This record gives sequence, structure tokens and C-alpha cells, in this order.
Amino acid sequence: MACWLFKSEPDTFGIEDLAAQPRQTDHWDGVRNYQARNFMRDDMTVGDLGFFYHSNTKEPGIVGIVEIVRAAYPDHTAFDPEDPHFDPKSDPDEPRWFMVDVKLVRRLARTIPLAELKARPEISDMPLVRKGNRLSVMPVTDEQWAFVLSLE
DNA sequence: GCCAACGTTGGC
DNA sequence: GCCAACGTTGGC
Repeated sequence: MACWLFKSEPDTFGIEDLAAQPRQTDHWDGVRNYQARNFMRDDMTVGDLGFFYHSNTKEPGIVGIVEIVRAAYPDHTAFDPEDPHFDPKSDPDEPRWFMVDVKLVRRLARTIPLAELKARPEISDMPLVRKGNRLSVMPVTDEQWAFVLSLE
């Protein structure tokens, strides 16, 4: 089983929004970065766990845990001209972008702030804490996963 | 709101 | 294939 981290802006789609969905499950659409797409399309499997991370907010940090409940399938929002993530170059017959379904497992007891993660040498290799990182979906090693949870 | 860092695009 | 220009991300 692999572990992951999903970034989202809480003003757009936060953990409370996921919690409000039926069965606390939703598709993770809108990823428009090839590296992040490849992780989802090629490497994520049902049963994998992920951190839910709030970005671009007052206190960015890890707020919860999700589970992958459906493996990658075409991201239909790329075909919708009305959608903010519309991509005219994604052809329904040969989709360019993919998404997975995630289910909320639980909120963390507290937000683990980015600043705190950055201060921990044990996880200095996490892409999340590296300068200039812009991946919205990234892998997390088992060791990093366990360490982050130990901070909760 | 600012701006550094990054990925993508397109001219050549 | 190079690289400047541009748009976006995301911390602060």
C-alpha cells in the first residue's frame, strides 16, 4: 500500500466539503500537472491512504486522512467548456487528465502546520516542504507517513 | 497583495 | 532544441 498527499485550497474544496459529500466521498478532479497525473493514473490503487493538505490559506497544513476508493478514470471536467479546468486539448476518446475517488477516513485531531513540518529534519525530503514545490499530488513514504502522524 | 519558483507554450 | 514570455501556484 502506498501513501500520498493531496493539496487543496479550503476556499475551493476543503476537508469540510469532502465531509459533506454523500458517503464522504468525492472525485479528485482538476489536476492539470503531468507529474501529479502520472502518480494518480499509474501508481494509485484502491486502499491507498493520503493526507489531505490545505494550501493557500491562513495556516497551511495537513488536516486529515483520505482513502483511495476508486482508481484513476478520465477527468470529465476537462471536457466541459464551462469548467474552470476545461482543457480543449483533452479528447474524450483519448483523455489527457485523470482523477481518482477519495473517501474521508478522519480529520486529524489538530492541523499539523506546514511550518512545523518544515522544522522537522526527519521529513526534510518530503516534496511538500521543499522550496518551490508545486505538486498538488505527491507520494509520501511509509516512514514520512508514520512520522507525520506521530506529530498529531 | 506581493513575488519567487515553476511548468507550459510557441517563435525561431 | 532553445529559451523568453507568460500564467499559475502558494507561502508569507
